[in-house]
Amino acid sequence: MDKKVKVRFAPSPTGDLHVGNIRTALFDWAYARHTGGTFLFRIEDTDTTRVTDEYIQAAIDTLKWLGLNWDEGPEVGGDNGPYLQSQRLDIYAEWAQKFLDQKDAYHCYCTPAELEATREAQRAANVAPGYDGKCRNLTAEQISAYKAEGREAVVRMRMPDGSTTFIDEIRGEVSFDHKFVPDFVLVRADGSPLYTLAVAVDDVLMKVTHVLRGEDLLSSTPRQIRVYQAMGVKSEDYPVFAHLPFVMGQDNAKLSKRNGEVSIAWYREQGYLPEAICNYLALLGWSPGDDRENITMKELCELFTVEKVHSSPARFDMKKLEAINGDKIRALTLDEFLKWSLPFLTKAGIITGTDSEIALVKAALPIIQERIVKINEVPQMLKFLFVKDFAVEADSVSKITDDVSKDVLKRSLKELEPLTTWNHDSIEAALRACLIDEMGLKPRIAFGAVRIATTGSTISPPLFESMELLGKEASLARIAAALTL
RNA sequence: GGCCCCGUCGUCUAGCGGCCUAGGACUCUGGCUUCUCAAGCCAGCUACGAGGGUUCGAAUCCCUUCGGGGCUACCA
Repeated sequence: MDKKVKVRFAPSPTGDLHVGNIRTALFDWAYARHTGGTFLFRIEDTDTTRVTDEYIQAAIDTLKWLGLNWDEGPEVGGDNGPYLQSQRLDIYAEWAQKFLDQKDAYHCYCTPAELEATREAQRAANVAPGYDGKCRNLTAEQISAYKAEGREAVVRMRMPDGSTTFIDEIRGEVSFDHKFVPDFVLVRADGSPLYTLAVAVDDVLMKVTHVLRGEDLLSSTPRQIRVYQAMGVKSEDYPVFAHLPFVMGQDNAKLSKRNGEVSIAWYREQGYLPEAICNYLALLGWSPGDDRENITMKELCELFTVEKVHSSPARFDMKKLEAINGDKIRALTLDEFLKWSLPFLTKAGIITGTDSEIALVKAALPIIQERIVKINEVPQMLKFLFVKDFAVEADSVSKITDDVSKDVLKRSLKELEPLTTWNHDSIEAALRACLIDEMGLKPRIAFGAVRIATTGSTISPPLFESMELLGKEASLARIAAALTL
């Protein structure tokens, strides 16, 4: 098979895209990039009761934010559009009519209530549930009788006897006996198409060569193949199927709001980097085969193959995502780190965005880069440099009101005041000389008091660097103020 | 219930008949380093679901069983 690979990601945006969807999108994208093929993005919005324009737009934005760029699809266009199924209704109607003409499909006049009743009976009788084929061979009289009753018909695909066998690239040969694949509906009574029709028609028309999707769709594959057959597609032209394992929640339940946040928008707000999310998600159900874990998007494209994809489901682990996010943050250049941090700082009201503020942020970023795991920790870390009405944290006040602390602060003030050069080296030299050498205090005791006085907290970035950034005037003022507590 | 998929440390995984007294990563625990917090380094804990085969030899192959999941819609 030497035709060019075309992979598609075709979500049905009935809500915000979640980590499971994104993992699928990531694998689709990585496979397309790995093979030098095309990545097609299609919106499956045939279920108009559940899909909204907002969710569609959110899906587009999420993919863009993650850097999963597509070659064909919404906004970028392509030769096989439109890429919203709601804009392709006439195409599906045409094919449905063709199937009807070919007798591959037929009108079914059964009402939902009747179908429900037969299902109930089947279940009670302990036989495989499914459409019983009642309307398969209706006579003209029966049809007009139903119509006279005012019944609306759906279009149902005729599933011939036999079985469907296909090779799943991840699971191997999979076979379904048609006894368990009942005739299925292609078109609703209102004339709108169903997934089973639209997905197959589009994959053929859009010349998709590889279908990498969630394993929940595994058992719908025989139906999809049935549509290919009715369309006259030769079996050698069927796309290759690969059903990806699920991404599960902390317990073994499916991912949901209940266990861990699932919406990508949430991760974005929390300060996770797209590259970290993709890196972590790539490790869920796939591995490069060696011990490498921290990989770039570029490396993922180079390394990704379907053969290395697992067949078993993976549990989502927030802790590991955080660890990877921390690694990615540490790997950021200063300018990148600044770019990611600024929005969080302004949103938190720490800075307004003036040049001098940004310059100070940029100077301070290096000392916190290895201390945070998520970008949303930046405001809290740098807050002490910008607050107008500085105050020591309530919990820490009592730690600097004892005699030893008072001495430390008094002495520090005295030693620091005459300093003409204000940088972390001069500050450290001065403080060490008086507090450690002369007073004989333990560094953690002595510097701890100064830390609380100047940064307001027992936890802060490195003390001397922090004081350098704070400036001499503010540092001394804070120490003096602490003495009055 | 039926059909289908899946089953290695707590979690993600390496492993594709001998290199496995099962390796790596995250988490956790202890230690080193240290101005706090981190980062870094070192050490430790913990796994082939169970039972049968096949084989000189099985985490790797086969069967059964148990467990988990998906589907069973005029959802996708």
